[in-house]
Amino acid sequence: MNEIEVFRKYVKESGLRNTPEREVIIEEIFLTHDHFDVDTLYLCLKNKKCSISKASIYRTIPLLIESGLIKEVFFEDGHMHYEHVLGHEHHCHFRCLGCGKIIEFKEDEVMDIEKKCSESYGFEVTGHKLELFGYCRECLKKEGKDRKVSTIDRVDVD
Amino acid sequence: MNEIEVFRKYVKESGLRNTPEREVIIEEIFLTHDHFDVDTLYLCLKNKKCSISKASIYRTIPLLIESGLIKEVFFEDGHMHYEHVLGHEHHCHFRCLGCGKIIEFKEDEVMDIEKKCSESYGFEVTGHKLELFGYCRECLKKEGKDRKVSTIDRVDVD
DNA sequence: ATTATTATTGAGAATCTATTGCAATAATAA
DNA sequence: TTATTATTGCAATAGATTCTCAATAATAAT
Repeated sequence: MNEIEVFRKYVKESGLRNTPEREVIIEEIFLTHDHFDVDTLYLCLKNKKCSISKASIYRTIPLLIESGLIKEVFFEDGHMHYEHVLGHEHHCHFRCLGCGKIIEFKEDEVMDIEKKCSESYGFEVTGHKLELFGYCRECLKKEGKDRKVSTIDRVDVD
Repeated sequence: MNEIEVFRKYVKESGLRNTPEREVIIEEIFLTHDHFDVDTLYLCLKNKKCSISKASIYRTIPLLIESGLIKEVFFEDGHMHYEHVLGHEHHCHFRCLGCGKIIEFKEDEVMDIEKKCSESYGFEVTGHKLELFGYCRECLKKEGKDRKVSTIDRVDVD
């Protein structure tokens, strides 16, 4: 099943209605593997002349999350950022505090943590969000120039 | 060093000025180990008659993050939530999708992931944010009653 | 101590994100 | 084909955060 078929199935099972607007949104989101936010998605569609109101985009987002097509990845610059899940292998995010760049990387060990957490605490873990932050190779080279490091890196707690 | 001393040091080194308002904010935050958000902090201080304007709280938050005293933990209900770091042992968060409850739990394995990431990709990792989500023991008991589960739990990708 | 400099404060205005009300439209079922 | 009602777009609204600006107060200099 591709993303459109998944959504049609979800819509039918939930007693909702499918619309061309929603399919246009889904198609746009799945064009790339990049993160997106509501505003860029809106502008992107506007430029392509398949303009869709922001209200409709905002109303569609929860449906896409609910149907498992997309997920929230991080909140930045005052708004949420999303990425599509279907067809996009699971990964974590590394955020460079120097240049702001987001780098995806694979990591299977989190599954172990999920499992351990399930067993130790009796939770049913259905997903996770892991973000590492620090400085990327490029910013480390510039060393201290553009690097904004907290003056207090380590604090002695008595 | 306690939180006030850490902040005074940070302020001095950054060429800023310390104020009684900022120290009141810090003291309030460090009174408990709970998560907090700007609005509850504001109301809390207001009730204690040490009222401080929201603008000042908003302006102080980035300084507290920068000085390593607090960190963002999650964005929920339309605003950011924070917790203090100094004196609060590192931990991860489990969010129950059934009742919305946040549960803290200890997990050391993430450090291994940090290390592996540093070595494989040449990053300098300074921190992380791990959030697991799913259903807590209580919600699992109620099984399917209040549980809001996506209709599509697993999707066959061809 | 006193004075000068300028960061900080508080109040409210402004901005930005996200949600909602409503009339018109259009997707589904009958 | 018709009836029902979810969805759309627009505008109004709510809520969070930032900004403006005059008054205040923390530090440095004298």
